[in-house]
Formats: sequence, structure tokens, C-alpha cells
Amino acid sequence: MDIATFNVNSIKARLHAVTQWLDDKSPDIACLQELKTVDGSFPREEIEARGYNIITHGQKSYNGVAILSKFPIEEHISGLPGDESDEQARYIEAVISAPQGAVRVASIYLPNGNPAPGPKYDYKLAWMARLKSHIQRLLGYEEPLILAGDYNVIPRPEDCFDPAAWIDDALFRPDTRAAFREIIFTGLTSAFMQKDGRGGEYTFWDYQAGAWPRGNGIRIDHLLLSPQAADKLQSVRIDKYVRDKDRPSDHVPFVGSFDL
DNA sequence: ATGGTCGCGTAGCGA
Repeated sequence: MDIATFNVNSIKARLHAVTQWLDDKSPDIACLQELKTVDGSFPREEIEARGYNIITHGQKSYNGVAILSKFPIEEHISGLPGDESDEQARYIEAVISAPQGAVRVASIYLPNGNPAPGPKYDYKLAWMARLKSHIQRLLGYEEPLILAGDYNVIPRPEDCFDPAAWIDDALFRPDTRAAFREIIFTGLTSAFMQKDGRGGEYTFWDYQAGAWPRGNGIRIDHLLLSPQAADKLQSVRIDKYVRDKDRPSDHVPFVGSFDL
């Protein structure tokens, strides 16, 4: 089964692009980020018509995450645990009845954090610490767990076209990469790295300054896996072709294929 | 070249 992460940058502005991609690739599970709308305005019918169950955790104008699944969704939680005062819609998690048993899937929109340093960067690092704590709890279940999302983290210099341009950015600062390593060191496997991702492969190209035609991208969309999920990973791919379609998102889908 | 481009919502912020 294929599990994808795709930051759509507004589900309403991207509905045509998303449904065309669903029709092309038929991912079994798709984790979406940056819906930029409330639950009541999510275009459910157009996506349900493609055979998907849907859960959303939306927010007016900003953020918002969803999980689309061709298999039944048994239970879910909205919002990252650990701070009841956090009103930003950046996390949704579900238990899905896959053909060979339950799979837990999360759709994650990690804070951007710019400008750094500053309060937005502090929020990013605090959010990453909360995510790490929650993952440590989830790993105790010893089940297939797939944490899919826009992490707003460039893990390595070779994951950006021009590392010097990102050196002080919240996506690439040493504290950001250290926090990302801490998350992985709880016991997760990055799907891209597991399949020998070499560098020079990107999932985001800025709308500005001709970043896409120049190949000036970064790799910030990731699938992080529990051991039980990593053992079943078969391959990964980046659906770059969608960036050439009309009115594309600035991100493209990243997809893992699993024997699950 | 201190810009450039999107989306939301209709000014200016977030990315």
C-alpha cells in the first residue's frame, strides 16, 4: 500500500490538482497539510467520490491537516497532545484498518519557525519537543506507525540546492536539525534515508525567483517510521511531475510503498 | 536587483 504526504497550500485552491493526483496515483492513504480552511469548508464530496474516508483538523486561513484513507478509520485524535492552550491545527492521528492489520498514521504540519531567533522559532522548538514526547508514547505500542508530514526541516546540506542561502533559516539552523535528530533517535527510521536517498532530491520549490525551473529546491517533507513500519517499507518516490501542472502547490507529494 | 510569488481575504501576514 502507498502512503503519501502532500502539503497542498490551500485545499480549496488545490482541489483540481489534488483530485487529478489522486486519480493518477490512487494512494491508499494521503496525509495532507496546509488546508487553510475550516472543517465545514473542506471539499469532502469530491474526495469521497474517489473512494476515500476523510478526517480533517482545519483552521480558518492557516494550517490545517487531513488524512484520506481507502481503508476504514477506526479512531483518531486532533491536535498534538501536550499543550491544551495551543490552538494551531497542525496534527491529526488515526488508526487505520489496513489489509494486514492496524496501522497508525499521523499527518503533521510542523511550524515553519521564521524569523529565527524569535517567538515563532521558540514555538517551533517547543512543538518539536512535544512531538518527541508524543512519539515516545506511541512507540510503546510496538505497532506500524507512519508519521507523515511537512516537517519544515532540511535534514542535511545535500537536501538543499544552495545550503549557504539557508544557513540562518529556521528550517536549517543547528538547533532545528538537532531537534529533528532527537525525534529520529527515539527509534524512528526516515523512509527516504532507508532507501539510500542521496541528496539533490527535493519536495519543495519556492514560488519566487524561478526556484522550480532553476532546480532550487529543498527536501522538507518526510515519512518517519516505527520499526514495525520500516520493516515493511518497499520503496519511496517523489511525485515531482505535479509541480508542472496548472496552479501547483509549492510542495509535491512524497510517497512510500509498504507491504502492509 | 533589499526584489521576486502565492493564498487568504480584501490589508497585510504567513510561507
